Amino acid sequence: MNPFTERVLKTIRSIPPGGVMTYGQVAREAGNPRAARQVARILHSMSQKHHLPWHRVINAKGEIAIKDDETALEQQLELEDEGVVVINKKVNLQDFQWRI
DNA sequence: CTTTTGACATGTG
DNA sequence: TCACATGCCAAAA
Repeated sequence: MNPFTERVLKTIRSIPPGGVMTYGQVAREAGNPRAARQVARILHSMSQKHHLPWHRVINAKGEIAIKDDETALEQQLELEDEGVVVINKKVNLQDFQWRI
């Protein structure tokens, strides 16, 4: 597994319950500011295995960026379970974005 | 080989 | 707020 992916996973695992990070933010922390898309791809393929809190990663607008409705709903429920308020698939980043 | 397609971001108008 | 352009890069077609 390449070092960038390692850092992405490590960064996501550092997000506490009740907090969220954006794809771009994760990419920056992992050392490649322009790799937001790769972060998304990594989650799509590896979320199952690495007991990863993938549901705490959303897009820059604070929205759940998933196409598949079932998975999107699952993410919303997980977030609400942790106390994150989700309205119409959107989260208020001012309140819930996690800052390193 | 090239083109298309994303669980995206950011700047501009 | 929305639309559009551009950057990025891997996987699929």
